[in-house]
Amino acid sequence: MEDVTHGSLSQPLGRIFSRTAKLFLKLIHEKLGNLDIERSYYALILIDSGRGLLTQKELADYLEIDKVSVVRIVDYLTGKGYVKRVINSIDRRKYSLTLTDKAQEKLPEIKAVMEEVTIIAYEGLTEMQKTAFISLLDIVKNNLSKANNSGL
Amino acid sequence: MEDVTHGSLSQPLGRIFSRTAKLFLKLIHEKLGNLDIERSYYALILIDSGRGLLTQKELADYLEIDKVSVVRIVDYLTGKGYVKRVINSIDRRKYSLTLTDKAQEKLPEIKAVMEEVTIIAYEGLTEMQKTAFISLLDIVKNNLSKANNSGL
DNA sequence: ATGAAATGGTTTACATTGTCAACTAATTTT
DNA sequence: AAAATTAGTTGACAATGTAAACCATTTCAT
Repeated sequence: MEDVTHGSLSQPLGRIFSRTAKLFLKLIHEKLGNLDIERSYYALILIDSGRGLLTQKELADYLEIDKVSVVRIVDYLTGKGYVKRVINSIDRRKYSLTLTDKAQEKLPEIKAVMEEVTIIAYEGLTEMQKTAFISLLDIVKNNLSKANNSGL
Repeated sequence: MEDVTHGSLSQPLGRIFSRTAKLFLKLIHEKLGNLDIERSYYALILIDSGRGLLTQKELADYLEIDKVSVVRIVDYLTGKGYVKRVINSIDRRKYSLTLTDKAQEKLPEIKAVMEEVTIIAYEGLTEMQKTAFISLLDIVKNNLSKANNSGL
């Protein structure tokens, strides 16, 4: 049959992005196979950066996901003993999310693997190309983001 | 709290990719809101390009997805009256996928919207930047693809 | 030519993810 | 104080990924 792909890269952009995302996440998951959690690594990093002050709402904003999904992530991470919900004494609707000691222990490895996989992704690119790619990707994402909102 | 994102773009690559993919697909879906299908647009295009010869296995390869998912997609598209399974007379295990007249009618619009959204995504980029971005994205994808396979 | 292995496709099952609606409790607005 | 908003939870449903078991057909090895 005709070569519908016209080379390796004329799949629609959306497909390439989602495929690449999956490859990225799969590689991280693989390299962290020794851990007893299999997802929500980046949520852990954000919670750590929050220094015990991050709420679920804020986590949802950072991750650009729904609050329902955040509940599930936090349930998962608390179930695995990585995160604790601490009621915010000032606003008692909120939780302050904090990492357990166990999570603190594993965090360096998680961060290292994420950096490692990022380096793998950029292999063969010069520093300039890498910078260019990041800024172009940012533009593309913002273009799509704007178009989505304005279309409402 | 500390700015854990260090600017708009230091979320992990995987997250940016998957988020951008979602924005892309959502926009396409929105612009094709008048159709009676809500997904699998690209599968239709591939089936069309196959000129009545594409099998489910080949579709799975092009889409880089599992054959089970292909069954679901083809079930969906035949259910909506867009695709027909025609038994391949040479190898009777296979189906040749063909578009119905209805699908042929709608195809131009689908293609146009996909191009339109791609143009939106690249808005503000010079032709050179666009070319650079596509080739860098290809490199990144291949890097991750290789790393995944070699890690087995 | 026959039995074994491989291939194309289907079905069932289960986990994850996104989304929506309804809800509680607490806080802010007026 | 009542009304509206906010943070978080719960339940439900659809979409998607993945794995295993299975049929029918075809190809391979002897």
